[in-house]
Amino acid sequence: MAWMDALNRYREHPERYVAHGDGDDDLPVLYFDSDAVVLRDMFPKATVHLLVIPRPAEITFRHPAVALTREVQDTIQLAIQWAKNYTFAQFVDQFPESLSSYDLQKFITEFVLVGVHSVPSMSNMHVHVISRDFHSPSLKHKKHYNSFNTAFFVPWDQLPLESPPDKTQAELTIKNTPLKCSYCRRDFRNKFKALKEHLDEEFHNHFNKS
Amino acid sequence: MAWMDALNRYREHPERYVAHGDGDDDLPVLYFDSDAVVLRDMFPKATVHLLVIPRPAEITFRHPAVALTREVQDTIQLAIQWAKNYTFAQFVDQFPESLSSYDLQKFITEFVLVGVHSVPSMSNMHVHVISRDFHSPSLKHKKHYNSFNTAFFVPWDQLPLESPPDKTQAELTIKNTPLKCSYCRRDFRNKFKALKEHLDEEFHNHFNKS
DNA sequence: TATTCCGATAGTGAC
DNA sequence: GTCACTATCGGAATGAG
Ligand SMILES: Nc1ncnc2c1ncn2[C@@H]1O[C@H](COP(=O)(O)O)[C@@H](O)[C@H]1O
Ligand SMILES: Nc1ncnc2c1ncn2[C@@H]1O[C@H](COP(=O)(O)O)[C@@H](O)[C@H]1O
Ligand SMILES: [Zn+2]
Ligand SMILES: [Zn+2]
Repeated sequence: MAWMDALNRYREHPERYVAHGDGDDDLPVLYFDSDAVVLRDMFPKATVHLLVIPRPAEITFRHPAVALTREVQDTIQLAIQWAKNYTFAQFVDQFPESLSSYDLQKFITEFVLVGVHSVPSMSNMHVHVISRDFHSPSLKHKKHYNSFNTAFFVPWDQLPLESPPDKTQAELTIKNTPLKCSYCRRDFRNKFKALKEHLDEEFHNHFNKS
Repeated sequence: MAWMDALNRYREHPERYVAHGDGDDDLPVLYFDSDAVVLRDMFPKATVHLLVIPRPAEITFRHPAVALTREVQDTIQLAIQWAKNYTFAQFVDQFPESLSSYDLQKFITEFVLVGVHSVPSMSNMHVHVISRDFHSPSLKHKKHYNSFNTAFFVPWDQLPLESPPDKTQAELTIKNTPLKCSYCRRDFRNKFKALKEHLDEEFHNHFNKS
């Protein structure tokens, strides 16, 4: 199933996919070293949504929730930090006025999520680094949103888990947890459209270019 | 709720709504006497779909499954028979070649359903007389189809029942019974669109104007 | 808990 | 199980000398 393996090319040959930085290319790789690759998620679920892919073939197909031991985490820590800094830089660039009240640490702590999905779909191990606005046209349904806003999302600091999460239980968590605004926790039950409109309001209240 | 009472005008004043028979009027009443009115269903679920409405005010709001006693049935029997004959005549008129293998009795027995819904929505008591092709643009979802093709439909010959059917049970029957072709019993599970396409094929295999 | 397309299911409003 | 509109939920395909 080829779509599952779409991330592998970036792991094996990141140098072939390096973004030019001229703004109108669609090459995704932003950073790489011998241990990890940082790239733009092709279907970003927020204003900034990056993937950090560990490169070693021996671990790429293991479950991230158990394979991301402290030792493995250490090997990609530089890439993770690069991604977090990049996220902040993107917001500073796009919304300089709104970001004046944040410093790097405060912004990252309060507004950047780092972690993995309980049940990934893509075969190659990857870590999500994503801004918590969830303001994006690619965020299209409840599963997208709840995969980052429920226990389905396993934060970096809680890794590794002792055993891989149960798939059925994880599915129920996604399906049955009511949608809650990531800013104010307001409960939208299963009203995804209403949540989207509210997230749009929240975003424009928090960030603007003027 | 006015929509529930839409049939009442035909019960009270059938003479105001008599079809001209010139083909391009939308007046629905085809026959009436002092006991009953026969009219075209406004949203026909098959090629011919008629309603027979008993006229007495004393029984019009009672549940048809229990109020259509043998005595009441007798009073509208003429109208019922008129509707069955009309259904046959319509098919003979539209598909003379295809109908040559049928006589009136065979056609009515095999291809005309007469009965009531376990849980009617329209307030005024009415009996459905409908051809079993279910080939109509107004047949738009599973509920429409299963309301004539499951135990939700109570045939004329089984009336009256001892007590009104349980609403919840009737709803489950509609929802959970798989869709089966009324001609060949083929099972379409919950695939309504596929059933529609198959019914279209069946119809054109059984009936054509050439 | 990949995307996309399509269709089935469900809630609402109707004066 | 009135209709018509919207939105949510759900399965299937996704490849291709
Ligand atoms: N071809 C692709 N290139 C880059 N990212 C992708 C591609 N296909 C899917 N994705 C993203 O990969 C992520 C996989 O998430 P998951 O497997 O659930 O942890 C999702 O956020 C997708 O948007
Ligand atoms: N205004 C109307 N005039 C004639 N028939 C109608 C009207 N509104 C609904 N119907 C039909 O009345 C029938 C009522 O079905 P039921 O109450 O389920 O037995 C349905 O077949 C509708 O298509
Ligand atoms: Zn909010
Ligand atoms: Zn069939």
